[in-house]
Amino acid sequence: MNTSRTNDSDDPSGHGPSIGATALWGSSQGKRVHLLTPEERAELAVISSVVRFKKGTVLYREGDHANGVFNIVSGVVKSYRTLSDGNERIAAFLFPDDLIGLVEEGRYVNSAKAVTAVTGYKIPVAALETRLRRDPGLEFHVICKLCHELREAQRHAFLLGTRHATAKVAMFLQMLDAYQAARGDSTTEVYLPMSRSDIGEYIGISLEAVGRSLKALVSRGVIAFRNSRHVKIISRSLLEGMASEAGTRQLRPHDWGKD
Amino acid sequence: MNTSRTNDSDDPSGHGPSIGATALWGSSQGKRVHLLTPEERAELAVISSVVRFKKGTVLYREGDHANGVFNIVSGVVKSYRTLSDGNERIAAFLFPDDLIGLVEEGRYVNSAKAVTAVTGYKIPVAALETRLRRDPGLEFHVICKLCHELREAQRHAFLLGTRHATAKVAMFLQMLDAYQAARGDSTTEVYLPMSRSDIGEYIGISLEAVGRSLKALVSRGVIAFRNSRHVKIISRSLLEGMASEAGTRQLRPHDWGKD
DNA sequence: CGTGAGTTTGATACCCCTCAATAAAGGTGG
DNA sequence: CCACCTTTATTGAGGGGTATCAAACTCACG
Repeated sequence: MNTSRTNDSDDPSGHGPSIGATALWGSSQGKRVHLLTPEERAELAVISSVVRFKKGTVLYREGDHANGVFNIVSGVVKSYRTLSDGNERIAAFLFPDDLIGLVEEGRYVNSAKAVTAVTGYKIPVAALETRLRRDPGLEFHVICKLCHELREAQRHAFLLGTRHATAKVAMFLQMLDAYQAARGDSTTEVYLPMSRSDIGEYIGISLEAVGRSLKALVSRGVIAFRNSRHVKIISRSLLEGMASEAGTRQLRPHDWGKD
Repeated sequence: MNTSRTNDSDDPSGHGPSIGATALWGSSQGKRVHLLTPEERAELAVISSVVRFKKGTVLYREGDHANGVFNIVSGVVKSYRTLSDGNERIAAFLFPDDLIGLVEEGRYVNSAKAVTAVTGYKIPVAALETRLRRDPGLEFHVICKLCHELREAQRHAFLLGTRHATAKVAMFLQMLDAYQAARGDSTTEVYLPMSRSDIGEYIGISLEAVGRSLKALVSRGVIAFRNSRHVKIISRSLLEGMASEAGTRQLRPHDWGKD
């Protein structure tokens, strides 16, 4: 693991850890808000190390002794659990300004792997706890972030409860689209950093079903692919319709236009 | 809504709000720990009201202006969202020592309804926030609780990712069993406070499939019913096997014993 | 004893998983 | 830059599990 202390010199990757979330009590119009003040970021930078991971690297495994929480600066991480039969189930995709490293009784609850190349901060738990107990403002910001993660986990569960593959895929695209919009990214195209297999393991269907559902969305004119990882949403209202279970029933062959 | 201020007189329902969770960094051997000190409970009692709800009462609806967080003292609450087609999807069952009332931009994310008769505390958000910012210890305890809820939401998502109805039901029973054990309740029998329909909406299958799966577990000698809401787990290892997807494949008719 | 909600049981259609093979994309080294 | 290999994605056929619809049944409660 390639690490270096952040306080050694000027740090090219930013000015310390950064976390974002939609507002708790105020209104942020769906946008993400940067929770940490410059002072808090600097304070955390002192106790953190910068870390880099190549695509495919495991950050930690479920059950490992938890010695740190990670803050993602760039790249995508998946949090997952491995089943007895070797299959994986993905609990969450983590993006920049996210916190990762959920702990229970001193051990990581999930495993984590870099989906793309990743840079971030590793914050030691011991130092973090003392820092938290000393700074109620920082603590409150962490509470906001945890509420955000809880809402996302519930949204994920909501998605998984859907019974139709196409509706699941549509909701997944909506989530990525909303995430990119909340960050202020370009809204012309959705980027899929993860494989079909990852998507399937996240939304609870086989990777083949992911492909078929995407194809179904294409043939209905809801989306269009530039390549396998770049989708354009042609109609957000149509996508919304596909996501809401009702209009989900696959068209019977005779109902299709040509093709 | 039948409410009364807790500081009017001696309060029969307890000594103020109480929240519980499995330990974050220490070890609690799977048991739930009471997070709040007597002082913190007393402090919160001052700003809270005692509330009671009859079975079936709606505590709040998704999108409502959020004016308070609830702490359950007795009974069971379900947190759910209603779909456009009228169906419900349950995000969580909440039990005593739980916190409920997740907020986003000032509005409740889910609806909440009493599954049984419920008593609890209602804590106004404004007073709570000022209290939190003043008391780092209390804030830290809330962080522990939120981590607990996050883990539970992830467990729920994990359950929902399972493709076999019987495995889902087995996992659900394990969760209820583990919950009762973590509270120190009797471990001889699992009580199901919610309807088959509620279970189905929580684990993502139809209510008929819930019944059929339970029946399958009975016919395999994994569980036994005293009545429709009271189950005895005959073999926890068998139940574990059913929950882990592999041994989930339904027995073919000719494989069955008589019946 | 009647009523209604909750639960069980049954039959059928259909969506998705599984297995298998092909095709495309990405990466590496010559 | 192309050949080669590995990974990822697409496409196809078949069987199985669950949703759905419908009806009988149980139980709590008035």
